[in-house]
Amino acid sequence: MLVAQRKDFLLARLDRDRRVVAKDVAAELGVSEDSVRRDLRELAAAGLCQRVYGGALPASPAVADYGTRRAVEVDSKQRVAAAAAALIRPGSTVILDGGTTALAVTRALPAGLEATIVTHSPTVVAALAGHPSVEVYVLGGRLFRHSMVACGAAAVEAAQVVHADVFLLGVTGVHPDAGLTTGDADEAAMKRALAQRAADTYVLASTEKIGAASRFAVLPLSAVAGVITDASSQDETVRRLSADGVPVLPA
Amino acid sequence: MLVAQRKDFLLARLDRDRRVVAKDVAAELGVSEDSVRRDLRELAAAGLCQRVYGGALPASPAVADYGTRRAVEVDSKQRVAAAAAALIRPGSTVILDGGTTALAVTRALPAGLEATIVTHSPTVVAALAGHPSVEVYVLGGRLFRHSMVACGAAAVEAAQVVHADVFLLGVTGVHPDAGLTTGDADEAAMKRALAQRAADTYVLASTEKIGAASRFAVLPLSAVAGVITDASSQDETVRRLSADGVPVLPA
DNA sequence: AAAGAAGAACGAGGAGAAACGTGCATGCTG
DNA sequence: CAGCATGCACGTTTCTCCTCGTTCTTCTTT
Repeated sequence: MLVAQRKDFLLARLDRDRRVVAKDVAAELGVSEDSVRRDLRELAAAGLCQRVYGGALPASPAVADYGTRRAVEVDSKQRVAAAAAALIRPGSTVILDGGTTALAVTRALPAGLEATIVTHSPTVVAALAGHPSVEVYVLGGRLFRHSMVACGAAAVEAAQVVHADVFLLGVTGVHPDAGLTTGDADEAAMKRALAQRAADTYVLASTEKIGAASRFAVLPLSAVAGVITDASSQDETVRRLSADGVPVLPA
Repeated sequence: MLVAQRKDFLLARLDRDRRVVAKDVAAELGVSEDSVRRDLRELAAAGLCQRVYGGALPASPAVADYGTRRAVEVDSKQRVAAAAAALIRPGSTVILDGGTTALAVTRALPAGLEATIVTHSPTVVAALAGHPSVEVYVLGGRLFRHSMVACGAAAVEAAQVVHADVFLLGVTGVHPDAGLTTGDADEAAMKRALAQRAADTYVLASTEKIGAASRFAVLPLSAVAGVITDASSQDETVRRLSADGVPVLPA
């Protein structure tokens, strides 16, 4: 069996079962678990699946999924979120993206922080209800259920009135060549518009994002003030980012 | 069963049942209660749920708030919400106000309803996540934490682009003389702006609202197409409303 | 209504098993 | 022979379950 063939098989299985268990597939295909793991690792690096302990899950949540919530790489996201929250100075204005990692940032905010947070994610808004000292500004527009954020022309327009100090950007992929990528074209446009409205853009990049690439480009890496990640500084991708002059902020 | 998958399962259960009992899930999945507790602990740490003795509840404080407030007149609100939901025709565009009764309307929507819902309440948006067939449009603006809705000049302006068939209006008081009232001036202005953008405005009036009056006027009763209430038609206030020519729709 | 006892749930810590990534040797292909 | 995919061995990390002592809830007793 050829490598590419085996990877196709894995992706087909992910589509069908919404999960893959390395051990089972190895037995089924008559190859070692090592090979399966290697394949899954490479597929994950390409953004085609999410690697988890024991196997892999589809890259994008299932159709009828629970909004933006996904229970993968939970503590990695937490570390990144904590580092991002530490960037927020009292009194500053911050644009907060949608997505699980951004949601984790709301959790990591110090109690009593006085700041203004602008977001296009109703989920983030709901999470900020617990921070009475934070002023919240919602960007409206058509709701993209896939990721539970407001997108589209109206949302982009609404964003034009904002002047923020920092934009905390969530993406699906951070790749030395492909730059910052995400799975939806409209979302990418929205993120781009938000990046223009902030002095500095920082990328929230939990480990599974590092080295991955999705279908739609958001921004080149040169456009951001830093990539916040808890991936090891020894990581191949992280080294390439640093070599290319992209500031990497360890979480 | 993969770890990440199990966590996803827990989140799905939280969405479906609004709670999770550690012991039950452990039995259902065939793992130890320890493992379930550990998962819940981690999810809670990531802000994806709220840990309580015996299990977990959904994360959003807004929802938790809803949980505490809904104890008031829960049946009444549900009946009113059901009657309001029945007013929504497939294919129509509806503006849905904020507040607990409006939230109850989202729960009363028939599954698979194809309609467009416009709202300025992130909480309502979050609740609509479970209705994939409904198109959602969010009105942005400054967030009023008191009632968790977007208000202010920007929100009023954003509302100007909407043309809806029905506006389901929530108020704190429905009084024969004082008309429709609410507790906040900006909220009142927002509600007024929304009423102008819909062909018909219906008032969501659970029993405790009938005969009550708050500090700020929203609209005169003559401006609405109907008051939806489950208060008895023998009720003094209801009789006066009817006598004044206000259509009262029994829930 | 307050106090106390019984039971359930809890977090911490440890042992064992499973999965992991890496380095290296093997074998196939061009 | 060069290049690459593969499988094995190894040390490491992660997960699960179990035990133990603590905390919380509830029921009973006063």
